[in-house]
Parts: sequence; structure tokens; C-alpha cells
Amino acid sequence: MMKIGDLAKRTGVGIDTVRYYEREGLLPQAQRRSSGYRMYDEDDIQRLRFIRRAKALGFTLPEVRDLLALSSRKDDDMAAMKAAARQKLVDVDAKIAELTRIRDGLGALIDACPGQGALARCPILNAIAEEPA
Amino acid sequence: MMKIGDLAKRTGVGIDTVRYYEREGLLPQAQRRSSGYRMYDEDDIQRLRFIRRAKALGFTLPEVRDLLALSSRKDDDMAAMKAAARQKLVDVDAKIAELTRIRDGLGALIDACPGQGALARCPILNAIAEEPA
DNA sequence: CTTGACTCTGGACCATGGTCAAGGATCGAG
DNA sequence: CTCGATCCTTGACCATGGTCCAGAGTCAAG
Repeated sequence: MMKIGDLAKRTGVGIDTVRYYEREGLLPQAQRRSSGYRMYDEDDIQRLRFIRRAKALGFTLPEVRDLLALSSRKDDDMAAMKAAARQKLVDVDAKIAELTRIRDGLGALIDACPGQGALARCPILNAIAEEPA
Repeated sequence: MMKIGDLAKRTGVGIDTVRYYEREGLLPQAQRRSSGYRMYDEDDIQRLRFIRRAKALGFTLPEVRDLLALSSRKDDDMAAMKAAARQKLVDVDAKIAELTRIRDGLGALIDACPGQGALARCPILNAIAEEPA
């Protein structure tokens, strides 16, 4: 059993973040020493790493909490897990599409701008400033 | 001259948002009637539309404020405007790259998952839960 | 035993872009 | 003149994911 500082070091997560995850229900209420110190074991390390990896895949903390709940029922079917991943893929694709739209708009304006001359004739500025075409 | 509610209606922006923009320096301090009511003219409409369009191109409010400052010096060279657009394009590309990385990771896991059977053998779950390969 | 490092709690604070509420003043149509 | 709609200010609050602080208690090496 280790103290919170050791857990934090071994997972690369801040101490405050560990306590925050506990408050948010991502980690179970830690066992306590008689002094009140939280004590952790290897399972907690795994759980924190799970959280890190799920976050890296784009899941929000509430979603990670759901994934953790899901993962504890190992006899369930994997359909729900696949569905969660697919939904997240849809979310991510939507964000990419929106950003791509923005990028294309910026790219077109940059291409149209000669980069020198009076600002009043700048296609970028005029696109932002003028009445919509 | 119109009151803030008219300005809001004509630009599709909330009244609170107009006051917020004024506080944030995106709109100049509005002229006031003797009663304290803010009064706006057509230039303010244009300025609010400028803000909307710049936001649609992915600029943050501080960046929009800079663009507005830039745009007021119409005899300056357009180089700074093009540079701002290029920097924003770099930012947006970085976000797209990050999201694409996430999407590819999700996609690979989804492809590897048969979608049925015991969760314990789910490739998605195992990728999140297990020791890094 | 001392001392420095660690941990505890509760609550404040960060950025981002607003949104809402309370309590009071003003406007303008009828 | 009245009354409902609109406006004013100040300040709190929303989500997101933490981060930091003060003040007090605990741990462990020397």
C-alpha cells in the first residue's frame, strides 16, 4: 500500500488530480489509514492508467466514469463498449469536420491575399469586415 | 441611433453578450443617453458582424480584438493580417492533427472489435485497460 | 525528539465565452 | 399618468479539468 504521493508519481498524475478524480467518482473512495491518509494499491494504479488512456482517446471524464462502470462487468457483452467507441468516433469526426471547414476558409483567404499593399485592399480583412457576399 | 436591444436583434447577438464584448474591449464604450442607456449606430452593427465572422474563422476573442485594432489602421500594410491568418491556420491544423490521431486510434479499435462476445475479450476495453504494449 | 517532507480539508481560482438574476431606473404607447 | 417593456449595474453562475492555497495534522529519518 502506498500513499497518494507515490501513486501520483507512479502514474504521472498530480496529487490534486487524484483527489479530484475521487471526488468525481472516477476513483473509488480510497481506503484510509487511521491518520486519515489515503492508501492505494496496484489496482488503483491500473485504474488511473485506464483513465489516462481513455482520456487520450478523447473521452470526457463523465464518459470515462461510464467506461469504468462498464468495464467492471466483464461478463457483459462487448456491444456496449463498441457502441461507446463508435459514438465517440462520431463526435470526433464532427469536430474534425468543423475545424476543416474553418481551415478551408482560412486557406482560401490566405491564398487570395498578396501579403503586401494597403490593408484596405486585403482580401482577408475585407472578408471579415464586409457585408456577406 | 438605436438601443442595445435593437442592436442585439439586428446582429443576432444577445444583449448580455453585447455588454460583455464592451467590457472585454471588443466594442468601444458605447455612447450614452442622459439616462444612461447605451446608444448604437450602423458602425456598431458592422463591428459586431466583424466579430461574428472572425469568430467563425476560429479566432478567439482576444485575437478578434487584435484584428479589430489592426483593421482600424487601413493604411498599414496587409502583411500583419496575412500573418495572423497564417498563424491561426497553423493552430487549426494542429487541432485537426490531434483529433485525427484520436480518430485513427478509435477507428483501429472499432475495426478490431467483433462487437459481440464477453467484454473481457473486447479489444477496445483491453487497449484501454491493459499495460501499454 | 526534532525537523522537514508529506498529507489532510475546505474553498478559491484559472481560462473560455458567455448567461442569468436581483433590484431599481427609464422609456414610450395609450 | 400609467403600465409593461426595456434598460441599468453588480455580481454570481454554467461546463471542463483541473490547480493552488492556508492552516493544521502526520510521518519518518537522524
